[in-house]
Amino acid sequence: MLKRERQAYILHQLNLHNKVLSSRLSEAINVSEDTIRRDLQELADSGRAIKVHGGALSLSFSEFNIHNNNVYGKDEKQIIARKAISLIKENMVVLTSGGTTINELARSLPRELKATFISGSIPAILEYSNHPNIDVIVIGDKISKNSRITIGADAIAKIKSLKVDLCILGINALDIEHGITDSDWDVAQLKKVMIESSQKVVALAISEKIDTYQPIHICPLRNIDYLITELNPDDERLAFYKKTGVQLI
Amino acid sequence: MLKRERQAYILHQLNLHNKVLSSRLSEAINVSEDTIRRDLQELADSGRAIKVHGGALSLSFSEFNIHNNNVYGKDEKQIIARKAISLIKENMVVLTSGGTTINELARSLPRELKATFISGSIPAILEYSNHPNIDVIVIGDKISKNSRITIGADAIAKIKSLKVDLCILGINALDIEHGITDSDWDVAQLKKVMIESSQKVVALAISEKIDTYQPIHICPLRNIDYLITELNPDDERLAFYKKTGVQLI
DNA sequence: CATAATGTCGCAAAATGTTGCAAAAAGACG
DNA sequence: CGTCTTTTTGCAACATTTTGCGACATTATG
Repeated sequence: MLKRERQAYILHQLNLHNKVLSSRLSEAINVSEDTIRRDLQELADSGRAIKVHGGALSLSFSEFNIHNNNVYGKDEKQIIARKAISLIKENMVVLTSGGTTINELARSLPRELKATFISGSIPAILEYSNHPNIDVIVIGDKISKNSRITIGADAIAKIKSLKVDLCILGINALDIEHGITDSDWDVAQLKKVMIESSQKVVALAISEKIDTYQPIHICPLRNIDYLITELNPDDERLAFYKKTGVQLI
Repeated sequence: MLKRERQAYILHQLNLHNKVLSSRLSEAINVSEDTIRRDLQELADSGRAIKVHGGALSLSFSEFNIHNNNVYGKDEKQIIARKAISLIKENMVVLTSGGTTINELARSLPRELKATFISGSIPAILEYSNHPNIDVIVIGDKISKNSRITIGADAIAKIKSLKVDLCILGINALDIEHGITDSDWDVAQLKKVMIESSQKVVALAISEKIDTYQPIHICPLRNIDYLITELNPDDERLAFYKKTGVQLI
């Protein structure tokens, strides 16, 4: 990878995540951390990034604009996104729901990954379609203003006609008794059919959603193949879920 | 391989991959790296590539280009967008194509306007869905990376099933003899059915697209109800079009 | 304050660039 | 056709840039 190209990549990552870690960049681009540091130094010198111990921050951090467009719990969601990405193999067809965790996943997809992503989430589609090697298929229908995903009979019918390799759901609530639940009826309907249309189902949830529930039922825990949180799979808060046979990551 | 031929090949590779390595090119074309370097130097001097240590990058890497998100001919497009908006009445159902002119339109929609917009253009959908009073319906299908709109049989079938009040098309080329034409086959198919599915058709074009044509035929001028350019409707460059019965705005 | 993670510095190896030059190729012209 | 000029190309010597490594300093964190 050329130096200029690398720096452009770093800037791109900075725009997406507002922060980069030297360690992770060095892994991703496959150069030594020294090189990354020198790049960050140059970017900092030319005023395009703010260098800090361990990596760099986007310029938006320098300003006192704490009007943060930061998604709540962003770090946790990045951890979850990385774990989820490890399940996606070359040339898979992946169906994804909406939500900020999914957006984080979309932003974090490695450049080299070749796959097909199907979604009705506008922000996710945007990220997918910026990716050089990913084919994107859009589920059409009316956009729900709250969730910024397409909902309705057409969307449901379309999803029903699919049978994809992997379904990745950002979920709102789960507990042992009720399984996976949600607060939005339309979204719940969609998630139900998404689960039916997939070989394997991955549920993404930050730990604070564990042991909570919402009024609308989506599915029991046994319909989920993988549960991903930011916690270590051996964490005691997940002990009950381990017994249900869901694979924790 | 001749010099000219070689440079054309290099540019082609640049467009394809956004980067070239001197080493690879020298292998591929079977000339010394010196020669490649001289070629890259010339391409850089004439502003067709960005030379960096180890090879060259496509112009899209240039900071300048990225920094100003200036769309080409932005001012003209804003004028066109304003004129087009004047045709949209309360509670209309509007079908729009893709393209930068349409994006400008989407950005410029007045806050109070209540209407339903149907589109397969990702950037346009994004703008529409930010709007407080607009219902958005997404045409689903596979995303074409070039044009960032959904294309394919599903999209066409969906559009065929509609009958909307207004269709607003950003167009690539029009002249008296060929009518409206385009360079992308898939996009042209979509535009054809969009025209059929609408009561009234509006064509948007900056003046430099007037009296030009592209290989793929979309429709004759008589299928268009309104033609909007940044020019005054009485401008002499539009005189011929006036006679065809198209309403100029 | 101890420990691990990160950063800095100088250095050397490898890759890439530059320059001047001469041979080959192509073109110009009587 | 032969001679001259110009352009193009590759080579060799030398300069520069880039990169990773190791020794040592600094910072973060519990």
